[in-house]
Amino acid sequence: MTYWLSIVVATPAHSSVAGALTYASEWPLAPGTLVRVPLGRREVLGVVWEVLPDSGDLLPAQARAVLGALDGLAPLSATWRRLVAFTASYYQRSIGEVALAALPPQLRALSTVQLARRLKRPVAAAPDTPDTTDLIALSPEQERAIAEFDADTRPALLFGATGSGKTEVYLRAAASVLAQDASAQVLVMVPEINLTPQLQARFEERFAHLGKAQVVALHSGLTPAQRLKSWLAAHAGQARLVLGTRMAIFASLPNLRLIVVDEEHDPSYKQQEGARYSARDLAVYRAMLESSTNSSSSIAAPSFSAGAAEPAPPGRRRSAPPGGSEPHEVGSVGAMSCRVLLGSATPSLESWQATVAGRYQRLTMSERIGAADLHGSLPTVRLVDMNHQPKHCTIAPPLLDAIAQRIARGEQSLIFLNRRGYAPVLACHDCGWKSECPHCSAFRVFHKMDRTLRCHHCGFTERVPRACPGCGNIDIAPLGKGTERLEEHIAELLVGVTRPDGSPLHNSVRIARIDADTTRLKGALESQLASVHAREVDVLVGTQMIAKGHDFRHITLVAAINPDGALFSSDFRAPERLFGLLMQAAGRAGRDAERGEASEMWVQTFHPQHPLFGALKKHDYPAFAAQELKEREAAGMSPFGFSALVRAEAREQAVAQGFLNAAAETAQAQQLPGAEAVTPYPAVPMTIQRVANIERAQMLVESSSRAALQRFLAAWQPLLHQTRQEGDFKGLIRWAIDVDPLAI
DNA sequence: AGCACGCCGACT
DNA sequence: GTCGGCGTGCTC
Repeated sequence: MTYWLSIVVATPAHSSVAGALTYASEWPLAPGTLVRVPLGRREVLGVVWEVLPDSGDLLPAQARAVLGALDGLAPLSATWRRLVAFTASYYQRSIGEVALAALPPQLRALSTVQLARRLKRPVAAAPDTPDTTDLIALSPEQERAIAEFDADTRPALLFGATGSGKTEVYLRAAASVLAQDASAQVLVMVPEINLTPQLQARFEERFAHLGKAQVVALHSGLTPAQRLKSWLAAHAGQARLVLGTRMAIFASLPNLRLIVVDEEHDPSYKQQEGARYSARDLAVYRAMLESSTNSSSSIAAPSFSAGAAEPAPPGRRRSAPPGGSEPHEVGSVGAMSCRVLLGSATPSLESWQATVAGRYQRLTMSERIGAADLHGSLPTVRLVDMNHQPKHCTIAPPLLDAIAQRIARGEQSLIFLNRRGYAPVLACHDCGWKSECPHCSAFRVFHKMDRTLRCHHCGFTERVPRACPGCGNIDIAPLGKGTERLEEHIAELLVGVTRPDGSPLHNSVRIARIDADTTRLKGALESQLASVHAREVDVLVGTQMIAKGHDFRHITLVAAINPDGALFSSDFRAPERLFGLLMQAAGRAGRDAERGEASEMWVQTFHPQHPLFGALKKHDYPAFAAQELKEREAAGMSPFGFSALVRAEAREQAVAQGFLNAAAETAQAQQLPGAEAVTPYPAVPMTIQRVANIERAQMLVESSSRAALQRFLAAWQPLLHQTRQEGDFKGLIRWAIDVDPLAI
């Protein structure tokens, strides 16, 4: 007997085979089964999505036969498929693209024979050894946070100051879930695994009693084989705790009971290519899906992209759509709940607003562990009004003085500048030549280390010319300062300052720099951090990468040299990011409680009256959030309004814009569903208009209704495709929709 | 997206 | 004379 199956394969949403494809099979394979199918002259991996009653509008002869099932693997659960279907629909991609991208790449390459061998390999199921962890006593705030978390069912936002012990709360929440149910699984998400080795170590140590196979990592830094191994362990239910980056939100976890999202405000949770999903938003959605009692309802896959189904917005709880039941499901054993715990010292305004509105539970921990009182332990914030400092000085004299004092006392300072390289531009004073990148609309950055001009956008690198390429003048000079030059500059300024303990010969100030250039080599970051910890460094200069996650015990001064750019940026999220960064940076200072009192955070600014700095001075995130949310509400921006960007790339800027405008006009003319509540703006060049000789344009689409925006985008997608095919847009390379973009 | 087929420039 | 550029077209 022949069965008809709709199977999803990796095809983009705007191709002519965007939906699921119909294949013939001798066996009635269950939805979720991984199969190998022929596609064109290739053989690809697919996921069975539905069992069809007949071959539909396809002639039976046109359907090709399934080549085989990966039958060592249990089918992917209905919940997993619903997560994938929702993601595809919400972010305007095809189900196949999302589904296949969510699977480990090795799985796509593996033959059935190899896979069978893999699956047979006995998993070192080390029996649980008793949990002998010596637990430290919790602070009253931690106790209360855990008690409140246990007493609620909403998504929770743990709003905890740096050093208040958020990690311990995650650990306890995870431990409690794992102890209650011997099959329960926990997913812990972190922004970037290499920046949080301390967190990873703490989880591994705490759950060491589970045995190695039960605590696995899932991120892009793993080798393909390791990634497959972790994925299989999670899928089989053997892994009890999965620690991963944003990709881990799609891990197959049949008994998922808790999702932790650490540093939930971090922009790296938003995927920036392919399906541009927010792993944080999907975590909230997934927890809701996993909690639904009838988690085995089926999905009407093909109709999804046509806008028939209206997905619930992430971050808004709503009951799952009803559906029939399916046999052979992994982990669909009746009513189970799955909680989600987001954590941050400076939450995203989206999550914060959700707690204000009561959709999320807010858990507050404001005290630093071991600190007597709040303000005694947080560094004093000093604003330096650069209007009253010598013109063109990089480091104000009072700040320099404060740094020198720390050095004399044998303490460390940390100086931030979000610009790597020596100078952002190299220029000729005679003819006005500047180090523009020939391929991008950006300047190439002068790197003194290797005497190169490097484009940070396309990577184009050349040796620094001896003389001005424009006029031959020898006198070409760097403009502005990057970390490299700052390091040099500080060294000059601090000549003569001595440490208390140095011998006369080795007494000069020791300056280190940490940025993407000094940490390129594997292990370089670790060794540099180690030398800071070992107090072999007096002044540490670096980009924002040093603000994240590292505990520096002996740093008592943190300074931001030039943060003003973000205050008046066209990117509406820039102030939020700046505030988060400065708070995080401030948290680097004085984590050593004894020195807490003397710790200082210096901020150089031309706008000391800006409310952002006022809130920073008081370490008052809620005040900052209230202020910022008021502005966002007035402007109808996220989280009060919703937006999407359509980006187009072409040889010519006019073509990219022309395409977007033409597609918008067609949408207006056709009165697309949702259009009455949606505002499309004219296409504009992107901030960096040209990268690697490709012109980029974007069109903003706004709505006060997420549902209307969703309906509109779903109906617009085929029109965009059609516009491209029918219109005259020679040189148009590609286009893509970014829903809930981070920056506009 | 892959991977074809299909027509025009600089090399073995 | 070919190798190879990327422009269109197709995949159940």
